[in-house]
Amino acid sequence: MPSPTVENYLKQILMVTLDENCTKVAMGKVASELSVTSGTATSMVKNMERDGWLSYYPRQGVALTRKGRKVAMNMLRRHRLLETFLVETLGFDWSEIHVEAEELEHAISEKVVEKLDLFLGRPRYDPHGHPIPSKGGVIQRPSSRTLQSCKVGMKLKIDSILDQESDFLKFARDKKLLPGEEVVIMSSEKVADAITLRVGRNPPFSLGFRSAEKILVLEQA
Amino acid sequence: MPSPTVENYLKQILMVTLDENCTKVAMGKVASELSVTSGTATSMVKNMERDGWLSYYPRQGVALTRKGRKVAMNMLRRHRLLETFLVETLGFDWSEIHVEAEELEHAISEKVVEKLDLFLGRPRYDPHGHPIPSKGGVIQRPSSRTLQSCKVGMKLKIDSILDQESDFLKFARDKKLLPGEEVVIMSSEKVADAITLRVGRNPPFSLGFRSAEKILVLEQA
DNA sequence: GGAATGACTTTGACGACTCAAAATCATATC
DNA sequence: GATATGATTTTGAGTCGTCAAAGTCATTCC
Repeated sequence: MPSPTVENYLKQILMVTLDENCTKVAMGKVASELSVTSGTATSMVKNMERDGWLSYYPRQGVALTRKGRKVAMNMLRRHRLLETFLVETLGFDWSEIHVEAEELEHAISEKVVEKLDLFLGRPRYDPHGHPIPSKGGVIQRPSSRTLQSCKVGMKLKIDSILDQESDFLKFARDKKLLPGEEVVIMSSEKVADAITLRVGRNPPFSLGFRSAEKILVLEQA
Repeated sequence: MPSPTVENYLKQILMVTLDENCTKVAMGKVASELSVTSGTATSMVKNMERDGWLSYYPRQGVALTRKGRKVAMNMLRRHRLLETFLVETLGFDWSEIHVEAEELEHAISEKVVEKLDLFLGRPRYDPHGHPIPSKGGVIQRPSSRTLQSCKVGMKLKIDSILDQESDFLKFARDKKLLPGEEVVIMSSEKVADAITLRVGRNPPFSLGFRSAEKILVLEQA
């Protein structure tokens, strides 16, 4: 029933709530995430409330209803399955797949999603390291923390990359900053606003705090 | 640049010209092919002429421009590559793929089309037996004729099935009426409006003239 | 407490695509 | 040639998603 546009709004809102671990999303955020003016976001969101996708609290924000969350989860599932397909099967570089998947996720039918899932061997994670929601809409929240929050000397394993931007992903790939890789923090300078780290046996390099926040890691036992 | 809707109009118009081996397509045909009212078709077609996709001859019909034909060919290519993918890779039944491909063909980027073509081994024909246009927009017109036009006793090989309807395709599959199969015409009754034929070594069965027109065959040397 | 600031909402408008129904045209028929 | 028929075009209206700009509200700051 939802139009592609509604699907996009739902998915984007879900991603913010997942990201910030909250339920209500401010209208400004909605507008910027979807690259529309705030007026557009307001009117769109009102229609979506009318149709039962979410609750709208004027001047506060929106929260997905159960119905909305279900659809949003499904979109996330599609998106991540498609990204996996593009990388695993068609051989795309992980830095170029986001936009592609963004289009395809609205065109693909439920039947195709299922066949694709099967064909890919029911993967649990996409190429960025993000968990793929199950058919029922369950997503596992890995007990991960941002790289920026870690201390010198800690042994870590990269969990996932939060940024979707092509340039950043290219950089990450060049530095071998990929899900599953082991990382050690060499130094962390509050003053200089940067940390230096080493991936595996590769030469160390530095990352600003801003960027380090985009890297989720797991502590190694 | 063309919108998905324009892409659909272009593809459908191309398919009719290919099918009927003519250049101009009547407005009524356009409307019915796209399942819109004739008024809608007229106004749409006017905009498409404004944008250079086709020439519109009032009360006569439309003919694709070079620019329009190029896009239309590309859509056909996408459609048939996707159908091939759905059957070959994901294991769909050939009777259910048409609608799926119809959606996906607008969402898939040129890059993905190329990767897909490569992944599938640059196929020349789709699962229905239709030729897949090349990247440059060239399509080979097989020297085939309709089953209905053949005489008793002729040895034939099935080239392709013109119908896209699920029910007919299911029937065809059950009867082994598939591209590549060998067929012999046992009898052809003008009065009864039916022909009886035999596929390979399977039991013979009958087909109305209407249906026989949907089967393209090649004469066997 | 009043003013400035920034987030949010309202308003009016537009483009793309669609329909229903009325108007028009071309042709075949008598 | 007048007319009936069927295809085509016009007209008026509606939906969806969008923007720009004007208006409103809550908060912060002096």
